[in-house]
Amino acid sequence: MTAAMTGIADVLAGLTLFKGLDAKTRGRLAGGAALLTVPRGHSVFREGDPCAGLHVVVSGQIKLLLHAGNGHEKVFDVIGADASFGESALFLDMPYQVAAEAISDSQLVLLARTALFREIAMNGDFAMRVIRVLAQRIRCRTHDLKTYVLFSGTQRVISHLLHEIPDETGVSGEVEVTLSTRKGIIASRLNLTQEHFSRILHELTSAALIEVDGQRVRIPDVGRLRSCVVSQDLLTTTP
Amino acid sequence: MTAAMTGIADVLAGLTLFKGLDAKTRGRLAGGAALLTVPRGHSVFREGDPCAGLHVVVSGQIKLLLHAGNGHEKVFDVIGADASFGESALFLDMPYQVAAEAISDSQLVLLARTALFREIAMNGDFAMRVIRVLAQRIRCRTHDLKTYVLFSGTQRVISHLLHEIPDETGVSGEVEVTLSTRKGIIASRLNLTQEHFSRILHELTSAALIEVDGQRVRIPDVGRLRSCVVSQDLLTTTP
DNA sequence: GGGATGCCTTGACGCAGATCAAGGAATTTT
DNA sequence: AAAATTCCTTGATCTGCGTCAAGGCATCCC
Repeated sequence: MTAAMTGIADVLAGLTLFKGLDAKTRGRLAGGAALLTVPRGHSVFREGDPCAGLHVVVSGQIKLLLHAGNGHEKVFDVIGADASFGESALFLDMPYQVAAEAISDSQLVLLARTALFREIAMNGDFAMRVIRVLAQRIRCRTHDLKTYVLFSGTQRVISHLLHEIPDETGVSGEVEVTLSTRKGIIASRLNLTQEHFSRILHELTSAALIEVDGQRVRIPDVGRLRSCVVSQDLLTTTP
Repeated sequence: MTAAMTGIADVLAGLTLFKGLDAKTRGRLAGGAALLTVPRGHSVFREGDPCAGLHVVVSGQIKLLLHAGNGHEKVFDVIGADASFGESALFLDMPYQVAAEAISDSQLVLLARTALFREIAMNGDFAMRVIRVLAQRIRCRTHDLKTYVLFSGTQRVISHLLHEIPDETGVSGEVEVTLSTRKGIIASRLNLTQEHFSRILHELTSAALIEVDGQRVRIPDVGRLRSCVVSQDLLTTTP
């Protein structure tokens, strides 16, 4: 085992997908794995590229994006530290469906397909971990789809703000969240134009549901905001 | 092994997910599995229900749906024979995100969670099959999301018509497809109202791109239709 | 400091697609 | 075969959101 590989094995130990596996297993996975440094704005892969292996984010942020007809891009998902992306291409051995690009300077691990497949076949516990990651991804996509189909722009923004609250469940009263990335990117993720997103924040501010200061958003009453996701009429119907 | 279980094991042998597994493995999975008969219009489970196991469609059609605020419903996906649904709830042990209801009289197998988990842990080959099913599901959801975000209603309809062609790739010239289900359901799946869907079919007919007769749609020139997905202006720009 | 560049806001306007309403066609039920 | 549903179509109207255009504020770089 080389020094570089030991380094990678250590990095793996810090990622949820590999945490708690025994060192030997991690060593096997580290074989053929590479540590990538991707500067802000650089591409990781493009739509249609063949799949090289499994990318896992160690630090930084990666956006998955689609190219719209007009040359614009639509942000599809933002992947933060400890999460992986490109799984479906990997396991089906098909080209990537989306492109990936670093939003901020990022470090990634790229795990070789063969090492992963071998481990899954040999190690039932690891296979279950992978299955759970995939199931989680399906949940997210389904949730997004739900959100696009059932919610208005305003509802999507509120829903997103609530998701930005760390440990959202059970929180109520006053909270301040910091938007995880630039507003333009969030807008695109929510399938809104930057302009419309801006207007919605303005509208929520007028309704005294939030206060915006750059990246910081104060929510004076989480409960009240939450109730607006269900029936957004609360905005206008002010008795 | 009881007679009923033998019956189920035989049914499993006909499903892609289990085909080619040895009989002993199928016997193990059949233990604790049940064969369900669900008449048209009846519910399989509702959003928020706890997950009972893995549902696989043997025959018939199941729609996954969401309830919109106004009491209407949005069809999220239509599951045909040989496909499974509700995997993410199963593997994450969380409540269902969507409801499931039979569009036509259907037969399902419900596989017990424990038997499945045991098999995955013991059997690397089977684990990989499950992983591929999940990866496939991610692909579909991603594709739908792409379609909603990047395509206009007309493009979504065309794209759907092309997908209805059996063995689509490489086909060109004249084809006739039969819509897989009622138009209202297809409309909803494409995130369109029935009215708008109807108008789009009319518009495509006017452009001589298709001919509609009830559930049958004739496509005189698949290539021409396909080129409209990319730039739908071909509809109006008739020189 | 002063341009240049990237990001966000605000305003005016237009359009794709929803909604409401009413009628026709096809199935199922009796 | 008539009645009742369910499903589909067509028309008129409304609206959420996108597009285009012009500025405001930062931050970066010479």
